[in-house]
Amino acid sequence: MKNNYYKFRQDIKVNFSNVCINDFSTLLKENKPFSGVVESKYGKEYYSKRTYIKGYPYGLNIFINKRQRSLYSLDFTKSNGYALEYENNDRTSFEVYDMGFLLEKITCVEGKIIEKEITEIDIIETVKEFNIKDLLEEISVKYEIEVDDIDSMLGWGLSTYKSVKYDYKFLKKQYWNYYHKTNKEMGLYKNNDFIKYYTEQNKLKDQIIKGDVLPEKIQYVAGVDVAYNEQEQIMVGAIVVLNAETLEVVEQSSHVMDITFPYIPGLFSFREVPAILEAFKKLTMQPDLIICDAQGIAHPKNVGMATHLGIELDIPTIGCAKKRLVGFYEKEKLGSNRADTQELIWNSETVGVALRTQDNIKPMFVSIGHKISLETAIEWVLKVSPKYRLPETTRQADQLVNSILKETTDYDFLDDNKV
DNA sequence: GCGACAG
DNA sequence: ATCTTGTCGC
Repeated sequence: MKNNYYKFRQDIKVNFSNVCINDFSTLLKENKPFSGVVESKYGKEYYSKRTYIKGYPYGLNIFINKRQRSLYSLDFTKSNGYALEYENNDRTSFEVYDMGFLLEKITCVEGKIIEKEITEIDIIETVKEFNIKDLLEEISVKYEIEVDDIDSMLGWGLSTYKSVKYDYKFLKKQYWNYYHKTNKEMGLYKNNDFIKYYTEQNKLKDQIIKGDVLPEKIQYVAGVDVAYNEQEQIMVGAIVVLNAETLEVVEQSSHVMDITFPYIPGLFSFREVPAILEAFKKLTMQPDLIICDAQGIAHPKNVGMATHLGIELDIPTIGCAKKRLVGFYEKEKLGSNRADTQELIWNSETVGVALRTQDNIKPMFVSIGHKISLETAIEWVLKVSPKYRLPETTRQADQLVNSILKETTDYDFLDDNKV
């Protein structure tokens, strides 16, 4: 087990010199624009500390819960905020500072605000374009954190940019490119290492059966899913079998194992299939059909995860993914009602469809996996998605893996003795 | 050369 | 996939 992942988080040096303020959130809501530092503890669930300027989260955010510690910065550079709480007879005062300025002063008597001063400051300037590599360097120096370690924190720090008017998609894209570039440089993506998997895909491709080879009556439909704990390098694979008529869970099984393969678009099945196969072995019954939360033949080599799994188990499978991997469809022509479809074309072939499983809901991407026709696949996806965008099979499998992952996580960041 | 890229 | 606060609309 790798330890260095958390270590730097415990040693983080942050410029906050604030006095702890508990339950500041009510104050925050009533007195916008609020500027200052909020520190919150919700029982033993989580702990967080974050700077606000004029009601916007800004600067540093530290977050700790049982499963992880994280630190991110909304502008990556400037943050030196703190707040003071002091008592004078029956009066309680809060003084809030950031970057050396008094931003806000609030005086309360018995919990009621009797005085409020807000310093007018300009909205923080935002930088729209920058080189992400330079940025990482800058954070690394400033907070004495290794560039490699910052990487993992940025993963979701970037998503909070939308709250401070950044072009979040642009940043996310930049981050993604940076991430894969470094992985390549680190030798993680050496093509040579993966040639054998690409050739294996060629063999799998020849075995795909594209028509209906189904039992006369499909009694049991299964869903599969995998969840990850990157920190512990563990993954949980699960399979949940449902009654095809009632959609009630009939049987479920799971398997916890080490992560052995990185996520690479195109080689996704080699990451997830092993865990699912192990879970499958523990079943006492055999499902007639499996619906995967991934692509089937709508894949650069026509061997998405659903197809790979179907061939491996020799069971009919459907690929039902939330996002497109390859192929194009005519977006404007796709109707907005349940069961509306548009063909997904890739290399002049129809590899699947964009299918709405509910009215006015983003489409799912359905493709055949193995031993089934596209028409039958669409029928079944609609049948198992009576209420929600995602098939009931996927939802059940998703729930199962996540609950098991929680049970499996045995450390507790909120309890110093356990870490 | 760069962008896109299932979970 | 993974992490979560706050806001808004039906």
